[in-house]
Amino acid sequence: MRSRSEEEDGTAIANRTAYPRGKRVSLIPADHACGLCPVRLQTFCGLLEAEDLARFKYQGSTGRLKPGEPLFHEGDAADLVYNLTAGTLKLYKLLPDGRRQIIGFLLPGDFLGTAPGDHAFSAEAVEPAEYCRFARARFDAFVDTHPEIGRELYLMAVHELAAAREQMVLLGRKTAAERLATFLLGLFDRARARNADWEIVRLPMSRTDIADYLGLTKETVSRSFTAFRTAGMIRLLPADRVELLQRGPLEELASANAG
Amino acid sequence: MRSRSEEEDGTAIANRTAYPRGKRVSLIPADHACGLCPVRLQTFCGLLEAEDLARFKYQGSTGRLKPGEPLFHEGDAADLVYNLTAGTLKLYKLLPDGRRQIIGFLLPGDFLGTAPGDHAFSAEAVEPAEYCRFARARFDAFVDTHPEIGRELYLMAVHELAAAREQMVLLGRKTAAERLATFLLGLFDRARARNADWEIVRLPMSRTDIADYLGLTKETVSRSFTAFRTAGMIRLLPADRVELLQRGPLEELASANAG
DNA sequence: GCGGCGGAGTGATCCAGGTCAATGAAAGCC
DNA sequence: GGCTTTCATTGACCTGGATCACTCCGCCGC
Repeated sequence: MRSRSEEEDGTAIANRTAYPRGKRVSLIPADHACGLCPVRLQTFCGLLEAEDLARFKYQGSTGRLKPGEPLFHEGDAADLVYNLTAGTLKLYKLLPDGRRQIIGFLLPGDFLGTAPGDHAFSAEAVEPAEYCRFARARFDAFVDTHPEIGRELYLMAVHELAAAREQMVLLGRKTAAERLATFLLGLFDRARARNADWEIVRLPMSRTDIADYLGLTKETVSRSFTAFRTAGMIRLLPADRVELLQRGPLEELASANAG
Repeated sequence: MRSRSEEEDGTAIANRTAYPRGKRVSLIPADHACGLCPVRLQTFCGLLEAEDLARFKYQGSTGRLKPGEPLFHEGDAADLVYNLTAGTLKLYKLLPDGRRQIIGFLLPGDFLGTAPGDHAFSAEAVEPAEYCRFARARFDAFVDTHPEIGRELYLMAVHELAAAREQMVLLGRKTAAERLATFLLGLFDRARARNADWEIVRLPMSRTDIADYLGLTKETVSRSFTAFRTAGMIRLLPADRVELLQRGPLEELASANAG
C-alpha cells in the first residue's frame, strides 16, 4: 500500500478535502485488527501508537448500514461517536413541513460526532456503509489523555466550519450551474485526496439528494447535468459514475474562491 | 452586576446564542484593567484567575474601528486573534464578480480567530467597534498551558458549526419571509442573552447587509419588513430600532427547528 | 437653513428556477 | 422473465424573488 503522506501538504483547498494534519504513525503489528482498517491513516486513529490503538479499539465496536438506513435522527441523544470506514452517509436537517437540507456527505475516513448534547441533524446511509463506533464518554476520556487527538478534533471542527461557510456562499449567492460545478469539483477533489488522480468518480447519491444539498430541485439538477454533458464538460457513465472531461469550464463556473 | 449563570442552562437554542460554557471566575481586583471590560465574563477571559488574566493581558493590545473600516481581508495572514468588546462586525466572503455572502455578525463578547493559516473571510465594522487583540502565536502558547481555554475554544467552534448548518437550512430551503423572521428572532435572542429581556433591538446593519446575510436582495428585505410591519408583528422605530410586537407569528415563520 | 448624498421604500417588469406532468430507463422481486 | 417500483430526464408552464427605476427621508457639512 502506498503511503498517504502526499495528502499532508494541504494543497487541495476545496470543501472537505485535505487539511493540515498531525503526523501519522504508520507501523503497527500486522495482526492488530486496526491494521486491516482501510481508513486508519486518514483518521485520528493514525495518530495512535500500536499500544494506544489496541486500548482504544477495545472501547469501541463496528457496525454496518443498508442504503437508506438511518444512523441516528436529529434530536437523538448524541452519546456515540463514529468513524466511517466504508460507504457514504448523508447528514441532513428537516423543516417541520418536510423541506430538507443536506448539510454534508461523509466518505470513508470521515469522523462523525463533534457536538455534545443531542444530535442537531440526522445521518443516513446513501449506500451500504460500515463504521467504527465509540461511547462518547469513553471517547472524551480518551481524548483527555491524548491532547494530540484533542488538537486534531479542534482542527477538524475548524475545517468543517470553513467548509460550511463556503457552502453558505454557494447556497446564498451561486446560480444552479455554479452550484453543481462546485459540487462536482469538490467530489473529484475529495476522490483525488483518497485515491489516484482519477477523472472518474461515483455519485452514490440520488439527484434528489444532490438537490437537497445544493438548495435546488431534482429537476434543476438533472437539467444542469444535461447542460454540462451537452457542453462536453462531463460524461455520465453507467453505475452512477461521472467522468470529468474539461476541468477548466467547470472551475470557471465554480469560481472556487474570491480573491 | 448580575451573574450570567442564567445563560448556562442552554435554553436559548437559536443561532449564536448561549452555549454550554465553563464556569466563570467573577472576582478580580478592582484596579485590574480587564475589570472594566464590559464583556470579560462572556468570553474565555472570564475563565482566567486574576493572576493569569494579568499575564494574558500584557500579551495583547486594544484597538477601534470606524464604521465600514476593515479589520482584515480574506486572504490576509491570520496571525492575530480578536475579542470584540464593543460594536458590531460583519464577516463576509466575496465571489470574483462581487457577489457577497455575509457569513455572520459579531457582537460584543464574541471571539474571532478560529482558523489558522490565512483568513477565509473578511471582517469589517458595521458601527464603531472596539476590540482586544493578541498575536496568534502567543495566544496558542497560552492556550497550550490552559487546557480549559482549549476546551472552550473547541466548544465555540462546535457551536459556530451548528449555527452555520442552521444557516445552510435557511439559505437552501427557507422563503424570504422565513429568512427574515429567523434573522430577527435570532437577534432578539442574542440581545436577550446579553441584556435584559428587551423587546426592542437595534439593527446597526444596512438592508443590504441583511440581504447579503440572508441570500436575498435589499428590495426583498425591505418588502418583507413592510409585510411584518403591516401584519403588526414588529414596529420600526427611529435610530435603526425594531420592536417585537408578536413573537408567535414570527416563530411560526422561522420554524426554528424541525422535530 | 440648505443642498447633497446614501440608504430605505415601493412600483413595474423580468426571469431563473420551481412546479406539474409525462415518459423512459434501470433495479428489486417473486 | 415479467411486474412493479423508483429514479432520471424532459417539456410546459408558473411564480417568488431579482432587477430596474424612481421617490422619499434622514443626516451631514457648511
